[in-house]
Amino acid sequence: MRASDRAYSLLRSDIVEWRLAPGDLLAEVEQSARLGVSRTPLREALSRLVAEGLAAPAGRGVVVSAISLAAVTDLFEVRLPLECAAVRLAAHRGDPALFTALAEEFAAAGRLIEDDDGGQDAYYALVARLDREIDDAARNPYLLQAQKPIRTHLARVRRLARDNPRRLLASAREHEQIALALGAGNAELAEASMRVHLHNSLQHLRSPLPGDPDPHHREEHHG
Amino acid sequence: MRASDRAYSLLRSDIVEWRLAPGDLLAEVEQSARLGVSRTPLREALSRLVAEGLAAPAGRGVVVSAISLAAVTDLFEVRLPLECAAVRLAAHRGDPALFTALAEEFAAAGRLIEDDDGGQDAYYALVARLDREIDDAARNPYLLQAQKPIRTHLARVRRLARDNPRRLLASAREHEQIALALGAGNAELAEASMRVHLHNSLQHLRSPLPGDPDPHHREEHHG
DNA sequence: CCGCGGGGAACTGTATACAGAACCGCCAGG
DNA sequence: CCTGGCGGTTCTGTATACAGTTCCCCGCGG
Repeated sequence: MRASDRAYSLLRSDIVEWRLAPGDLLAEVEQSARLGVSRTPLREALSRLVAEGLAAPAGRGVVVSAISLAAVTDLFEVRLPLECAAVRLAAHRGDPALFTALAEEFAAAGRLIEDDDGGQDAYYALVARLDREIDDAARNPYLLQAQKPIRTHLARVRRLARDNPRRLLASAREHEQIALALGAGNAELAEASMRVHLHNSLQHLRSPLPGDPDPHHREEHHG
Repeated sequence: MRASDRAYSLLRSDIVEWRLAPGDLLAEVEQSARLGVSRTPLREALSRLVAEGLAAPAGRGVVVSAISLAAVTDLFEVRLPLECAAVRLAAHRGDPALFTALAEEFAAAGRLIEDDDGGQDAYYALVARLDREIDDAARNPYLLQAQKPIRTHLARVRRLARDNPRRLLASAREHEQIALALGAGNAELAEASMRVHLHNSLQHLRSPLPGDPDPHHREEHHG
């Protein structure tokens, strides 16, 4: 693997998983030393991050781009039409049997969620599989290109809101409904199900947790 | 201006305006010599082009990415929901007076189009102004980020289909209708007008040349 | 005549050296 | 005490040197 790829992957995960906070300066010499690569491949990694929106030029050098729960609304304003378009296309072009099988998996996903922590990862993997199958079925590279940055940013804010089993169970039912509609080749129903799911997802993300109303805005000084 | 910016701009326009054809190899030494920059900034320009989808890695090095009229349908499948979302947001958040003024300019745009070739450029500039105002009014950076690559690819295929005055006049009326709806703050009507416009645009792009890759050929068999 | 292997050339990937520019802090003046 | 200019320092932007790899071409053998 190329050094620039390693640098990109490491920096990307550092940003998405909040080890690097918004506003943190990504200095070339510092990061290249930390990641064990030279400045040239690190610069390529940085330009990729900037193109993706995870970093932004700020004066001299680039910083981790700002994001907050306030941006979630903006993100969903774009995500909604894109995902709806995706499921409409998938309903017309996809293989119904495939989605029917996925729907059954979602119907049985309650066991995964109520499991201990390992099961939740399995559920997230299931969701990712459905997303991938929708992408494949939609068969439109430009749609993918448009969705990719949106999903990246969403992965970033999702870390702010801890999913609880209650929400995950509801999410599983919503995904099951989407998969069922796709299995039936019903584009209208698939889009409606997606709208329901995205509405509930957004509402869940925006509802602050009691006792921790502003988790993304705390400023901790390193000791 | 930085050397990497110059290299990026030059390569980008070379690709969009078909001076570099799909499949052409973008060799680092060759291009850096041609553009008068060193390999380091040229590499940054190349990675930006790859991120944008205008170039793609191919074996050793990168090549100009393939595109064709077949891709227009895919592009519009993504463009339609994005532009509809944009005008809906703009109708709610934008300044009505601004769009009303633009609508009047479109109503008077017939003179521009029937002018000799210089006027057509002025008309294209007017369209670009409306796009910009919609972007500003939508006030959503992620929507912009999703639309940018789509518009880039569209600019590339648009060069395949030469607009004729007849289509431009119809286009002006459609844009006027969109601007009017935005001036009235009518999101539903704005979206409907946008759908009409995109439908006609797609139909125009797909109609003229099933097997006529050379834009210099006349296609006036219909009179 | 065709296939295969080796050598060479050229290209990419990486590291590093150098120059220009921006930021920070200090000092002097009001 | 505040402010403005100035110098030092450090960083980015760029160029270039070097190494590894891959591709191509030529020659040799079947």
